[in-house]
Amino acid sequence: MAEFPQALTRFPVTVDIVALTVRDDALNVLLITRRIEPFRGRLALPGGFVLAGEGLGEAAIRELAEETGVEQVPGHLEQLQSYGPRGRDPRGDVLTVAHLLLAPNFPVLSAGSDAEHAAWYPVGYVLDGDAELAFDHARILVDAVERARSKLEYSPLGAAFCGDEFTIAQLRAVYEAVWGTRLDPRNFHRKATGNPGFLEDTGRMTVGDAGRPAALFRLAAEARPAAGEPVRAVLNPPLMRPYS
Amino acid sequence: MAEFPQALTRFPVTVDIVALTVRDDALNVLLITRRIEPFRGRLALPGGFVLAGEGLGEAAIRELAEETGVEQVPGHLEQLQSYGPRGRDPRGDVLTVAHLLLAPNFPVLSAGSDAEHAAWYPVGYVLDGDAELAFDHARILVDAVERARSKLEYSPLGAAFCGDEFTIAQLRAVYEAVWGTRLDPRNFHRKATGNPGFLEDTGRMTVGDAGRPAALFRLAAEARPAAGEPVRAVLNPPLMRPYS
DNA sequence: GGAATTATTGTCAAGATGACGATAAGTATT
DNA sequence: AATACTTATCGTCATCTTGACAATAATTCC
Repeated sequence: MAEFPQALTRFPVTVDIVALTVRDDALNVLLITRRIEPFRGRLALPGGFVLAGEGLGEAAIRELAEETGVEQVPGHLEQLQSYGPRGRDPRGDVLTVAHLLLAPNFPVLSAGSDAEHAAWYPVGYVLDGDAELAFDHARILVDAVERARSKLEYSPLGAAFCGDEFTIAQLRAVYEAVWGTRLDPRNFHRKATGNPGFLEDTGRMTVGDAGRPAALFRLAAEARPAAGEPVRAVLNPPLMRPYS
Repeated sequence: MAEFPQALTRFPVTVDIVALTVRDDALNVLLITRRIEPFRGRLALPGGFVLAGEGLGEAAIRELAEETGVEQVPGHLEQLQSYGPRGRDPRGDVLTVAHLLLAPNFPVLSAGSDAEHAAWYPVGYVLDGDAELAFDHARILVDAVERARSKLEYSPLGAAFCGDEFTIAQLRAVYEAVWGTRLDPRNFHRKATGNPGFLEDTGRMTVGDAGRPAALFRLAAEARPAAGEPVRAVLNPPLMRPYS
């Protein structure tokens, strides 16, 4: 019976989740306030240690549910990148597998005072302001935002920020918030609705809003996550961000 | 002094490297023949355990050097994705951080009979043939090839498969091998040379080959890997593979 | 020297893009 | 109810990009 070599180094492994959403036309990230050392009192990405017999995705979902108090976390989860194990944590070597969640704006339960408090923070405020994140989480956040930006170009996952049904204007607001640019409503409308395999008209319309009612769309069937199946989540042609 | 919790689960962590190159107009992958259980005798990706105090990239480079007998492995190395820790290895939970190397066709030293033998294998043969890879390495290889394919669209890294200087035709052969399609030489030439920040004319020409001599190019300065700096490796406009 | 081979420059129609005008269909205001 | 306002949607047009393919250039091969 084959066994691992005795002298084998083993590492604690964590998952960290960069959960992004769009609130008030700005990109927001879910952060917790750390209640324990190290970095006690600092803002940090939600996450935690991977348990024995757990997969990476499972661990990410479990941690996210635990720290937000939300049972079924909505949105699209994917692996981002791994960092470490060296020089990330003053307690020693730790490998972390960062994940990216693109989610609609879901409410986070305010946990009691003894638990870690999770809340949405504008990404611009977090990165530019003086709210220094714990560990190497600022770097992870930067990588995650860049990944999200390019995901919007090449995949239909911008829709993951919206609910099940959304208007073209809502989708455009997502693109504008994530890319940090303004987009021409007419050209965006043409490209989004004209892209085969991206959107599907529900036939229904918004009611009660100001202005002309808008048609409600959902992700096209081929772009929707199927159970177990890997989504062929490719936008063709891509919706490129303006390059100046 | 903060310490890790006592009950913390620790995992062995490995790096696996999918080293790709183009040989005889076909995409090839570097594989070793395993000399130990489990999967003794099977083909597998090069890789091995991350040692204490080692970073992920360092470990990947060290393993690659050890298993190929090449001191300075050429090409572009980047992290691919992590897999695990559950259900990958009959010996128990192992997390692996897969890496992708895009390299020119470098010769692999044939190791002695007691060491693991590394060699290039055509990807098509490996995935379609009955050479079943060890562990979950077939899946990792599939992911790596897909990553390489899209890298060629959005980044100048196709040049990583060539040497320092290369002709447009050599670069095109890389694209054709990786994408598995034929490309029109004239249109490819126009797009490659017309892309700002991609190629730089060396002023020199090939000699001795059949046909008209070709101009030699190298990666443009802004696309070349600088020491320590992250390369702004983005191709604008992208060189999209034909979509049928 | 002529044939074969490969590189490179053009041409042209079709498709995609960015800027912006015009119209449609609601709500808010008077 | 009429008017103003707001937002959605459709259209136009010049420009850029793309794919298909003709033509020419500069070598080696025979």
